[in-house]
Amino acid sequence: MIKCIRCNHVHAITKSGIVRGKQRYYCKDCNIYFTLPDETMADLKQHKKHMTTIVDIARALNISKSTVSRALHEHGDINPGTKAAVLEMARQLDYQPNLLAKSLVKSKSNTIGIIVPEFLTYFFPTIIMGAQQVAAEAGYNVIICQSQESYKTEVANAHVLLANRVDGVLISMTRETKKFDHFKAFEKHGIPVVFFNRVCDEMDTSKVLVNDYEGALKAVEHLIKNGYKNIAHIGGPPALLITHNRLRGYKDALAKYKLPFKKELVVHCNLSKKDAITCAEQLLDLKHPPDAVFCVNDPVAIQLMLLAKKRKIKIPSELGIVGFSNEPSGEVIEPALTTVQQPVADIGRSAAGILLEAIKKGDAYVPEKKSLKTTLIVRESSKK
Amino acid sequence: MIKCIRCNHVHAITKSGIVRGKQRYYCKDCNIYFTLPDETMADLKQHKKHMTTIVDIARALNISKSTVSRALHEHGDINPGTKAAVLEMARQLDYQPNLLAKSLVKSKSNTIGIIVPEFLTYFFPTIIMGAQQVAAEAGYNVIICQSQESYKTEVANAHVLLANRVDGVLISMTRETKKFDHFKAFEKHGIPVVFFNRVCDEMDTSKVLVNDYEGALKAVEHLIKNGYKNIAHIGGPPALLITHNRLRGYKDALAKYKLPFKKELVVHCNLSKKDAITCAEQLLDLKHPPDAVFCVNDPVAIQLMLLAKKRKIKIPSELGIVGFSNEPSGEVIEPALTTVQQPVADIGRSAAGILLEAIKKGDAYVPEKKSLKTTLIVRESSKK
DNA sequence: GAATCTACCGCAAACGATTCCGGTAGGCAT
DNA sequence: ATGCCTACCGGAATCGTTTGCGGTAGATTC
Repeated sequence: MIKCIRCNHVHAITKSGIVRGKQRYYCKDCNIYFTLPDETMADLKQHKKHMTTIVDIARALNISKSTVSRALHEHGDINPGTKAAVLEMARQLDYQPNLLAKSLVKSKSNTIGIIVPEFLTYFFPTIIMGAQQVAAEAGYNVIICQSQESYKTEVANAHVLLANRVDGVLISMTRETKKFDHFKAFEKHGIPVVFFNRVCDEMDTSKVLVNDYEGALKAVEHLIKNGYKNIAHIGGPPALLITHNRLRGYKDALAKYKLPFKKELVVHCNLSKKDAITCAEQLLDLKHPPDAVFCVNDPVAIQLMLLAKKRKIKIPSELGIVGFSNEPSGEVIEPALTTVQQPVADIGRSAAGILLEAIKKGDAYVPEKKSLKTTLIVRESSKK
Repeated sequence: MIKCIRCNHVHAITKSGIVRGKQRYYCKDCNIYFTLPDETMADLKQHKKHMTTIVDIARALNISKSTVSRALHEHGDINPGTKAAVLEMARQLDYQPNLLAKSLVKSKSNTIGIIVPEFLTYFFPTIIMGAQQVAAEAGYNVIICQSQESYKTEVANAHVLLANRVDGVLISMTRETKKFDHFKAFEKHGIPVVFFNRVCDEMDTSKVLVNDYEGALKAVEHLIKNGYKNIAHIGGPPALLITHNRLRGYKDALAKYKLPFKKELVVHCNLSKKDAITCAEQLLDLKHPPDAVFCVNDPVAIQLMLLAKKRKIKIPSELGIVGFSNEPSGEVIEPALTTVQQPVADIGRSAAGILLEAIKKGDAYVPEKKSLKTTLIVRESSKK
């Protein structure tokens, strides 16, 4: 028989529907509704792997949790004795603070987010690892997001980071990003943003990039000084800023030495291996083929080199080649590839450093633009 | 004059010390202590960049936050009308759920941790990126830790992950890890662990590794079949499992074809560039130098190749070379390097997949050992 | 000896969710 | 008209912290 949970009587009980699969009862005397508690989960509790909290410590020492909290931090209002006791008990109980709870009350997650377009090349992973190192040293975690060069995913990524309440964000945009509301949302909530590599001109935030222009200028200048006269350029996709900057460096170097700029000597490559070969063929098939090529990056330069070798074109005597990015392959190919080295991991480190600074300074922070220097690494592929 | 905050009288007030920099008062009539609230922070509140919460939505619609929560999820007890209204208001107010709060109450952070020894080579970053992709697809974030090949940092890493209440962990141990309490702590709290690459035999958890033995066997067998008879091996540091497995493959291949195992033909390299050169010299300086070398990885193979070329030793006719890991450089060096390809990103993907499965299954999960296959990529460096 | 001060400590309110439990209005059957 | 049922909603506890504020015992001062 069902007894009322309040008056313990039986006579006034009627059924009153089923709620969430459980029979509910009604006691007319007490005018209350109730369901019977099920006992089946008592043993579940036993099995639960409990992590010790400050309450556990407090109970063990018979003090309040506030005191425990104070003992665990730098706080004046604490007796050295109790502090020691708490610390010892924390050690004994193997206490690990719940950073989630801490983040919640402090409104600070000690986490930064990173949005990058892809992981295909070694480029972005290297940047991320650089950023991660700096972040870790400062006690920050990192959440990584890939936009896959898609605007929609990028917006979704931004939401994820917002939902995780990151303290700051590092961004390298997709090629197709033209609207920036999802980035501005960060600013609106006072979350600092640092762009790197693929920066957003429309936003007044910190930016880190390598001096592509200067690197390209140095590269082409080097070719010119080595006696090459008909210098071509395999550029990147037009949508990218690096493409423009490196192209500009190429043009300015020609102009500086009064060499003519010939439109047919510039081709654009989408950076895929296949397209790189196509571009290389296009240049070598010209009626007046170039005697040197400055390539937007090393993989493209290497494809060009392989093609030239296949066609028995002598490098560097008949064709000088300079790449960009200093990938390991360039070092072992023959002849070794002259290239422009960009400090990839430094991009990540710098960006993370600036971001952490911004987080620390809060509203007082003033955006900063950093341009990292490139170095020309001269090897055999460009010595006529 | 100071008025009591309760009785508003002035006569019974006396000073009573200074607490946290503020003057405290005592009212004899009411027998209470009090400090004066400072007004200076009223404007601070205005400036705060508030993110909308379910309470904001509830207030806007004049309903309770329970209802909002129900509307935002799959829950039966909700009127379709109110649900729509909540969803619309959430959109208008640009609501982003606070995952920290959610994690706290659900005791589930939707985050997995990864501990790796280093980021120096492309190896671990690639694995991490593979794992990250799988995790992201399942809505999980990833916290990355570097142990820097140090046991102490590894222990610290484990604490960080524990403190962040990760739902699972991916681990590749340091060379010097001999005690495993910091790993067992995860198990104790029911947090699943998957080892990869550098696994811990002492723990009964899932493990993912590549079949180094089989890869090495195939590589050396290939050399033998190509007519090489005096095959050497540059191995890795003795502390690593891969070193043993690859060495074992080397030995077994020799045995299989009844070739003698010569002790002087095996040298161990710590994998640094410098030591690789030393090892290469050691082999080439032998009275009876080998006619082929199976190297523990590609970078070592390449150093050997460069040295051989410097000494005018013809590859592959006088010296056959096989590497391990298929790095990009091997493809462009001349002659192109024969190598054993290991599915690096797959290690990360597999490990993450298994881990997510373990998280989902909870206690019902049974540890699983996965051995990923290698592929021999035959290029010119081994064709006698 | 009374007033005041100092050094600690505890209470309780946040933080932003989820979720159990009970309450209530209106519909339907008796 | 009475009772029961369903559909829906609100209250309140909970997760593990931090922290402002008030309280108290003992020391110090006048």
